[in-house]
Amino acid sequence: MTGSVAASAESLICVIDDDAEVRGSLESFLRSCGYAVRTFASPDAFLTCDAADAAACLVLDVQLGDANGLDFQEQLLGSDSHLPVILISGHGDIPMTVRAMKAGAVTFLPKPFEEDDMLRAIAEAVARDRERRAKRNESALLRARYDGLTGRERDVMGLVTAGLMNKQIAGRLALSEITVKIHRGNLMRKMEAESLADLVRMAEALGVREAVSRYNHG
Amino acid sequence: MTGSVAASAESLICVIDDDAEVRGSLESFLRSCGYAVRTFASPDAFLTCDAADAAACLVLDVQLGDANGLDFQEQLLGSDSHLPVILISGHGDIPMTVRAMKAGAVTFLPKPFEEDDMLRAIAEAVARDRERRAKRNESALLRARYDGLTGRERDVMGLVTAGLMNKQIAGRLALSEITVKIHRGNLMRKMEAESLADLVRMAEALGVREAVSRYNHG
DNA sequence: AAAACCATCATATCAAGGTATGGCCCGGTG
DNA sequence: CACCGGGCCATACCTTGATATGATGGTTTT
Repeated sequence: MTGSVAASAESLICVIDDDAEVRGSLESFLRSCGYAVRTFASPDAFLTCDAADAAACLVLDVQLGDANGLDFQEQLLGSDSHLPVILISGHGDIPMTVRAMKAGAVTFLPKPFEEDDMLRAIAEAVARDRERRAKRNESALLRARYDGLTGRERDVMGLVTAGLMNKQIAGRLALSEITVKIHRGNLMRKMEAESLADLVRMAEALGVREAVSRYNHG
Repeated sequence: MTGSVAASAESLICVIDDDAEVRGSLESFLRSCGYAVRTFASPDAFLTCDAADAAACLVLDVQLGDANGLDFQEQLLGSDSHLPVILISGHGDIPMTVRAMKAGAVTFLPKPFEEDDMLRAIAEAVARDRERRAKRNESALLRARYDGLTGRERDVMGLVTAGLMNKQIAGRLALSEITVKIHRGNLMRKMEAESLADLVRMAEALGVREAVSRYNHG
């Protein structure tokens, strides 16, 4: 497990701003509110360090000298992470705001911002982060179990969760019914599914349901 | 069925703006682009008329004299509809944009806007509308079937999709197993589920799974 | 009052699923 | 080489589920 850093007591807020003064004041303010804070002058500095995994949210300036905060936000979106992002800008405008929000930003704050506004935004971002981590943990567990299946077991799982009977699965895979039953039993055990309903929900979450045409169920 | 108006060839764009000139120019422009258009001077006029159901998207001004476009947008969100909304404003700012986007707006365009920008926004809104209608139809079908179930059938469905065996369900509901089987058969037929996997997915979509503690499966 | 519907249960039969035991073939690894 | 694990199959036994037929009692609607 890589990202099992405790987000327990203090949430880690990461700040990227090229203005040292902004970094300093944000850092002291957020610390005084009980958050853990790390600041960076550039996206690269943030990515290089190991904080990205532990971060609960990212406060990101748009104008970063050579880099662009909006581009970086979209880049983050492109990777899996979905780290909650709060954008701040001294020269923001409406199209910029639209773009940021479409990319999933928590909010967009013009500089200078009210401390209360920032605090509210942080609170929402931290809440989103909790959601995100819960989802990720659950799905990582499932994925780990699924990866532990053999190829045949995956085949059978796809068809079982599509609603086919063992007999039909056997036909599809050119197997005997008893073999299907064995694979089925094994995959239920490996996936830790207590019932078929469980397994269907797991398959749904994993996106591994087989598309089954209505014309060859038999 | 109420909302089975064909959104086939021409998508209906509704415009709410208190400025008659804006209404006129938007209407002629959008018509020239092949859209059906209806314009309104106030939210009330829009709601009163029957167009709300047929509309593919709504172009909504923020400053409406006595009314507020953002409030109205949130009011729409509060009702079920989720009609895609494009906000336009002559005096927009960043917090307003954030609020609109958080409420699910397709975009926020400052007035005056480029025709191309509006066209892109409309295209996205129409695409969202298609999604929305598809989802709604599907879920309305499901809901209609579910509403056709008797109380007992709903009970059984909740427990079946939670993964309990007929025997356990019988215990829970203080029934004989054979009665459970009858309800089960009836509900499978009424829900038009071809397999248990089907039914589980339907229950998932309907949000009717019973929460089953691990300590009383038997 | 009759009809329609819901809910309940029984008996009986058949199909499907679950599990155990045992065996065979193959490919990769210590 | 011997061993292990994946994949395959069989027989056997038991449980679970599906369905039909038949029956009783209640409520609501016509």
